[in-house]
Amino acid sequence: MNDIEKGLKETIIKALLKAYEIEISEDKVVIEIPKTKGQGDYSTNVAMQLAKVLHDKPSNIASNIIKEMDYEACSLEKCEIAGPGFINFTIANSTLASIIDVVLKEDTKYGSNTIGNGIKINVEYVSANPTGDLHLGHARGAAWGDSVTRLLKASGYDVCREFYVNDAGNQINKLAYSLEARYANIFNIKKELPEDGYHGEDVKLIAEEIAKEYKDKFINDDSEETLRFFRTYGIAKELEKLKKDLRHFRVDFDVWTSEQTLHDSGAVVKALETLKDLGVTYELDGAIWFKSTKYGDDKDRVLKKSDGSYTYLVPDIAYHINKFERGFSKLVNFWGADHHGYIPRMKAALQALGKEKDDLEVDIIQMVRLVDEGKEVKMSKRTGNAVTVRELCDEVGVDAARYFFVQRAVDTHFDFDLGLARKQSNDNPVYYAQYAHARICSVLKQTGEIPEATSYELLNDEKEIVLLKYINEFSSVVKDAAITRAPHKVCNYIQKLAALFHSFYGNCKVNDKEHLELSSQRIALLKATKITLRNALDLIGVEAIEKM
RNA sequence: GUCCACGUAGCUCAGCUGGAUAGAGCAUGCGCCUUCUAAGCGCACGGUCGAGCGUUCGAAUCGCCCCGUGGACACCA
Repeated sequence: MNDIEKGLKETIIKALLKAYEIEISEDKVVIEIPKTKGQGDYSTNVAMQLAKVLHDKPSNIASNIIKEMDYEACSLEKCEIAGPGFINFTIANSTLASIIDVVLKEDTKYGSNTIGNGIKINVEYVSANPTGDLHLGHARGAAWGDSVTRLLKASGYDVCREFYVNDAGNQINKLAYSLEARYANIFNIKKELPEDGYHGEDVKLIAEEIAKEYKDKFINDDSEETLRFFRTYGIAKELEKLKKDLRHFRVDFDVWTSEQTLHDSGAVVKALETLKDLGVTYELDGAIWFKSTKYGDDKDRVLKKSDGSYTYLVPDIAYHINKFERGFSKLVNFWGADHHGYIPRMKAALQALGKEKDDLEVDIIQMVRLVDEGKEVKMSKRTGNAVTVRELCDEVGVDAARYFFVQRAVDTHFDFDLGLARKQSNDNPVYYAQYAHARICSVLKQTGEIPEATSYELLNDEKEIVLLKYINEFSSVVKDAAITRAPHKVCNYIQKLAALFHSFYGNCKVNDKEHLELSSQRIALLKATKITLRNALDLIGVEAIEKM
């Protein structure tokens, strides 16, 4: 919420107090920008909302509010009742324009807010197994998760970006056996990959590295020690690759937590003991079960199998306990759609441990289909395997890839249109936004002798007012997008801001030596637009290009 | 079969804590570069918001019930 909306809210609340002697909270008063022209700059539906409580007609309430409104306090120019009981407010243009100075002063900070209040929040995303390349589902999660953390930071949260490394489960043994087989193949020794092993090109490459470095040292050596070597080496290499690809995708993490360390430190054993002590487990058929149904899960879950090994759930619980022990008061996870069934049991475990249901929130990242020329692309042409993040970036660039993934709400299936992302034309929303930024930069380079603006009273053109109003909206958008963890709202904002600028540009000449005063004011407006656009793009990790 | 998500213009999607005449891009058609970047702007065309019922002064938005699509339903991770 910006200062104008805040002022309006406060004034409305005061007016209601005077007229009806009731006190209502700020969040009950909704201020919005009307879609249609001629309905003022801002409007509220508060008169209709209160009709029941006040036992009065909306139109009466509205006119009573208007009567008591302090025009001066919120720079109000005009107030009128419209439709079924809306109150439309018209604000002085000079007040709208005062945002320019705010933006110029706050610069890179413009749009940020403090609702997070320094709360320690942990956001875990991607967490891909270190057993192969990142595919498109991971890319969506990476772009989305990273953008969410940027939004949370901009909203005053103390954010920890976390990647959970599954380096202990069965899949790692599979990786080791796969490596061992590929390694043996290099020395012309026949060895089949395990049935559900990893067939990827990356495993071959790692095997080649081992062969190069250690020659035939591990040939015909099935010892436990050798297997451990393949495990450790494989994980290290795969992880190195993941980190490199993610960094290239502009996705960084503060903490990489290894599952193995949770086993080594005894945290996993302890997690099970804790649940046992709480009396939320029982034994059946030689296995230990967790009474997750007690906390809303649809069936109970096995913790320790009858063969004595743990299910994945135990280390996962240990991991989440570990997160809370590190002092976070809120955990957010982004999981792939195929994991959505695990949410109830994870939440159940945390509730058993005394946490609130919403201390952990899990958002689901829906599937991605790659589409080109209207046809689904299932495999990479180069490798024959699933298309990787690296390949996608090579094909369309990091900016387009990130923008496309963040553009759509994550809870819907998404078709990534390769042809469109590749296009360097106006069909492509990324270029549309970047072009706006570059265009502004170009105009600002040519300002010459035009002096700095001292006021903004000449900014009265329709296009200028709409642009000013929308710049005013930015911090509300950031706040809303952060709270709802919905960076696609930032994309919507970017598209509209870019459109308003382009439209302004088509109508208003900025550098005009015949009208120096107006030019200087328009230059200030452009500077503010540029900052807002750049900050918005930064929130989704897309570069604001100076020239194109 | 049970559970979850989704269904909005020819296509891809916004809008969903209920609000005014449901929005954008693409596609289609027509205009605009001797003027700061035409990767742009303007105009037009395009809708039973999957169907029905309900709650409400008011429903794309909330509830119920169908239909359709996708996903999840392991002593795998």
